[in-house]
Amino acid sequence: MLSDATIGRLPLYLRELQQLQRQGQTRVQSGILARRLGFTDSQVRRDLSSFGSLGQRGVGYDIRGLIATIQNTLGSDRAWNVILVGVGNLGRALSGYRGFEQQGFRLVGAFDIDQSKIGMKLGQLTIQSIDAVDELIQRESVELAILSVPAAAAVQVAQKLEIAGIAGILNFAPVTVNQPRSHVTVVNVDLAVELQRLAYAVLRSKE
Amino acid sequence: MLSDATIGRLPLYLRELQQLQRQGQTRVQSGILARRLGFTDSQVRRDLSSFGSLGQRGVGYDIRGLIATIQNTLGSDRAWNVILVGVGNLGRALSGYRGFEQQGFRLVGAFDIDQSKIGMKLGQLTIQSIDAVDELIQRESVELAILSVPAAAAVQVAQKLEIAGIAGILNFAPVTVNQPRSHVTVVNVDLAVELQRLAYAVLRSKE
DNA sequence: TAGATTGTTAATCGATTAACAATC
DNA sequence: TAGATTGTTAATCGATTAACAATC
Repeated sequence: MLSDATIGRLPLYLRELQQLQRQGQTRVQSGILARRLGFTDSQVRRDLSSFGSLGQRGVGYDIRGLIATIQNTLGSDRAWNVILVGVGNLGRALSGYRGFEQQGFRLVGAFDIDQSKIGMKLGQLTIQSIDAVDELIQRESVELAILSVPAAAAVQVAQKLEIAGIAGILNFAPVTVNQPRSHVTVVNVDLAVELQRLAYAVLRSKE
Repeated sequence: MLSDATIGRLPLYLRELQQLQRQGQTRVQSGILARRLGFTDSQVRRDLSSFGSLGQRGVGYDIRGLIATIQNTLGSDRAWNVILVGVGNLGRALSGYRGFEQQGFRLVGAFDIDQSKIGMKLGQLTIQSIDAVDELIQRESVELAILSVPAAAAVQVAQKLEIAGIAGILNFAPVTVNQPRSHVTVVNVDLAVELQRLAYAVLRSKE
């Protein structure tokens, strides 16, 4: 019922709606959301109409209702337990990233292979050995992992997480960690890839 | 000639090809690349055929030639000067990210508003006041900026960068920084959005 | 009522895929 | 030659858009 393309945009609608709500707004129109996100108003209406009739003709959409519906769809209305695997520079930065907990993601563990890091504090958490990851995943019903280990270790660690029963991996390593017959869902964020996409777009815009 | 969808995949082909090359391979087939990236072999051939005939029927593609062609297309065969704007936790991690310079991106400046950070070292660089950004952009012909300032400051800083003549922004702030009639190209990486997309996918896979 | 904006249609546009002739 | 794999076609699938009747 919701297309893949629509789903990809839902978190962005949610973000803008929450921002409007913080600014004290209670209603919004498709054209406003479209302008803020760089979409067409047609697309916004089509996306939002996937949920049924949430708007009022001549008036617009109730922000509170929209937020509730999108959060419910995305699963952002509940808490998710998340672990961090790989406490390098990037991992450390991600562990302190405010945006995660604001959207219901709770960091409940941090893991590394490096013996010298184990036992050190990372915010409220104590960095544990990667060998202890199975136990925590089971005990805390952890469903999501943020993977920020070096590329060379990523595939192996991802396999370990899968065996331990993780359901989803946000992968920052610049390698494909999905295994062919795997049940784990993976979303990849490759920072160098994004910068290359930007460079290409800049190159083209100059022609 | 190259579709948007193809362009989005080029950096991923490049990444896998470089990895295969490091492993000593000189040739690759569409099916191999497809399996490694989770695409269909049909899609790989269609994407690569956009460049003309680079493969040999019955044999496959020459890795070196493919890399050269893709790098040339993406502009990865030349150096890009990049500045970092916003030296918080995330900015610091990004400044040390190896993947950037490996793909031809050279960090030539780091900027912040926080007076207490100005003058401090960040690797080889000295953190400068955001007020000095115009001068460096001009002097070093900086085309790309990595923007990792707090959401509340992002739009304003992005405008400043635009006026200073930056061509592209890799935006990590969870807000839309594109201005309607702007000439700046923006690629957004919203970490919370990616985690929400993952959570949604996990939710659906359990049904 | 008059003005505004949604929800939805129908057309268009773009991307993916299976299949296979071409050819190494 | 026989086997393998590309390049390309044609069909299908999915996403976007303009337009406007419905309706607040």
